Amino acid sequence: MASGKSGTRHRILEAAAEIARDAGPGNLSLDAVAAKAGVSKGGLLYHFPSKASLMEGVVEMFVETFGETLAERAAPRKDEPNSLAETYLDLFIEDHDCRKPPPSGLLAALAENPEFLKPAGRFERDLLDRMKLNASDPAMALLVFLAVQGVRSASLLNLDILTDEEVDLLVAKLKALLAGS
Amino acid sequence: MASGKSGTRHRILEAAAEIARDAGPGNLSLDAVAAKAGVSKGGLLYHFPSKASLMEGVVEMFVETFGETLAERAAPRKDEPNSLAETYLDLFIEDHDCRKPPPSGLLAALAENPEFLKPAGRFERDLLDRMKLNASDPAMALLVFLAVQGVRSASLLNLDILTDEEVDLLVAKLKALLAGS
DNA sequence: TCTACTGTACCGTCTGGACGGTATTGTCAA
DNA sequence: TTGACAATACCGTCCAGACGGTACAGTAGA
Repeated sequence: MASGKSGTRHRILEAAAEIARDAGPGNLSLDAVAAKAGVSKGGLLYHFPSKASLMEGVVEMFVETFGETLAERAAPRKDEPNSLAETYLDLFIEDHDCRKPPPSGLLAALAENPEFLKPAGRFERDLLDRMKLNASDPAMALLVFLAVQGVRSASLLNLDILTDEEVDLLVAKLKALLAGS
Repeated sequence: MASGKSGTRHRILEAAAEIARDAGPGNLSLDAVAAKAGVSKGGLLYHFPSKASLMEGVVEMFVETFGETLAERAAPRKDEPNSLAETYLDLFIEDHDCRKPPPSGLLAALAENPEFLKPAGRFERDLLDRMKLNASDPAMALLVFLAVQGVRSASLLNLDILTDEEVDLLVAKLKALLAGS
């Protein structure tokens, strides 16, 4: 229950994401994850007693890390209108700029069983609700949320459709629209 | 049964998409597809000599059907500014309204091997280029493209995040912005 | 001594795919 | 008109191998 990170646990999760990205989310096997993480299979099963619990861990990691950084960043301006949408945009640009790998583990979880993604879905839904409440125009919050979702889905699916210039253009346009709403 | 040449083939592709949606893209097996399509495994392998070729077929179907309908619809207004983006939006609403199932087969292809999605990526990239050229404001074309992508990714991932009202709100906002650009 | 592993051996299930067989229809020279 | 052959569209079976998971004995460090 305690989310005390044991180092190895985190390495296993990262390895799972990496394999999902390179070999396809359907080819994620316990053996491969253990090898990539530099852990024996027994060791892997010590931390995650089943493949299902590995997938739960993957989704949990995504929700926690993203949720926490966003909450931290948004806190100081939380009463200012549109601040959540703007922070969301900022965080998105940063992740994009430092070429953070997409959370491919989510796809692996989906590949295993669509149900595993539900906590992530609840998290996103909750985030969208808060963005709408904080926005001067709820439609703009929707737009920001979905446009970012669009870019992220493309990179999640390994379709590098957009150039860096296009991402910059998109963000500039969204910020201008937010400011003018 | 003297079925047309493409009848069985098409049924197999649909069955594959359905299984990918219900059981998860990683659990798509030839046996399951054959059973769902009402075809023996040997029969399946007659049409698609390997699992890889099944996945190619799935991606091909997506690109062709979507590309063709969009081209047909957009043709009559092709010199009018923003017509492509607007047609794209219209097509999106229609698909959404009649609850067309998402192209889950794409995820199955991705689960098998990330390379399989590349043709789809090229198609989307090409579409985006044409939308930008046809738009009075390229940034708006980007926005429309990505917002729609965002909604579709959510339904693709089986996260039914958005309500119908939100989708309507989004489309209305995008149309208003397009008209005013 | 407990925690956090490693390493090896093993089991039942499922999977892709190869293969051989079958029924129907089409083609075409004799 | 017929008989020979070929192509199409499947069916049913079989198998090597990969997979998730179990079991358990061992070990280095705190």
